[in-house]
Amino acid sequence: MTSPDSRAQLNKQTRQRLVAKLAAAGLRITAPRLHLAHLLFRHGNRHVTAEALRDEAQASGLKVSQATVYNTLNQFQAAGLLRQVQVDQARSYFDTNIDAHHHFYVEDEARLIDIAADAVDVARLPESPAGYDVDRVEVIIRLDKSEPSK
Amino acid sequence: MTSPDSRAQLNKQTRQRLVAKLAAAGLRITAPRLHLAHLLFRHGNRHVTAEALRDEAQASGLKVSQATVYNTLNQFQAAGLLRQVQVDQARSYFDTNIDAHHHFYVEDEARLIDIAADAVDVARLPESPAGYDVDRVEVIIRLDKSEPSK
DNA sequence: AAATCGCTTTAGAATCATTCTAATATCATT
DNA sequence: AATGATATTAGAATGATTCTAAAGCGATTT
Repeated sequence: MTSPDSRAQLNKQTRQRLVAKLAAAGLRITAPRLHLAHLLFRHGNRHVTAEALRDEAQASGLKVSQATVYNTLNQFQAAGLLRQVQVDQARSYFDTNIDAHHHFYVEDEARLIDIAADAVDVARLPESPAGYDVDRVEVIIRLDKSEPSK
Repeated sequence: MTSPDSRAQLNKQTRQRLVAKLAAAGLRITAPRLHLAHLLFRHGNRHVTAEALRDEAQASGLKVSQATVYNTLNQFQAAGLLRQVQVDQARSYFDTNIDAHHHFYVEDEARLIDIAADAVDVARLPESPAGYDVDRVEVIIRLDKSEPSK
């Protein structure tokens, strides 16, 4: 038989990129992390829940426990590879876009849409209370389906 | 014995005000609702969690189940008397300030601070995706404790 | 390449906020 | 006071997330 490559669609080049990314973040290279990183980062920016990532991992042939999915998402976030977005008390979203930017949120569909940072001007921020610094400024625009008939 | 008034610190006047408020919102007048409304609305604007409100109710002598606290908060919110604020995936906050405004959030202390709507300019909002309308625009400024020594 | 040590992964249990259930109590109206 | 509709309740159920402690794997030293 040839090389046992069924477990991932990772060519050497993308694998190298991911290894570098994890290493730069100070994370050890493990098979689950590489695989999940590949799912997360292969195609542009995305918003993912732990459950969705788990399903995707299973579908792509990776046997990974839900605990590992949570651990990995939390570690990636702590390492700055992901950002957590809190728009719904029921579920956490992880955003692969770590640059400053904002969000539309469609509550009815539990769907997030990125807004480029420069598409919104937030001017004249109030001063922070004494003893506190601004960590970041989030703008969330909550959307409803339009009802033209009404 | 005199009137059994121990269950609430509600004089006739405040009671009348609350009855009117609930009636205007289309809610039936019940003892738990009046009592919880009194706790929520007696002193300016506040941010409260279901658990905190329950504790406060108990402390003030109201025997009320956690389910009723949740029901009441949800009904008050549906009726427009409260607004739910989602800044922390662990817990929901209910805000008695229902006017348009924004928030500081101190993650370390799980504490919300109001920002008046006119203290922030959000200009040049991007257009909503086709088929959707803006429900509301939230600005959340996440704060960290400053560390001047570092 | 084998031994070692520390970090990872795992299955399953535990936790915690919130919602549900269906039984009882209370409210407004007759 | 009787009725019917809505509220409240205790406790169970749910669902996301975290914890536990045992087994596995990765990097480093021999």
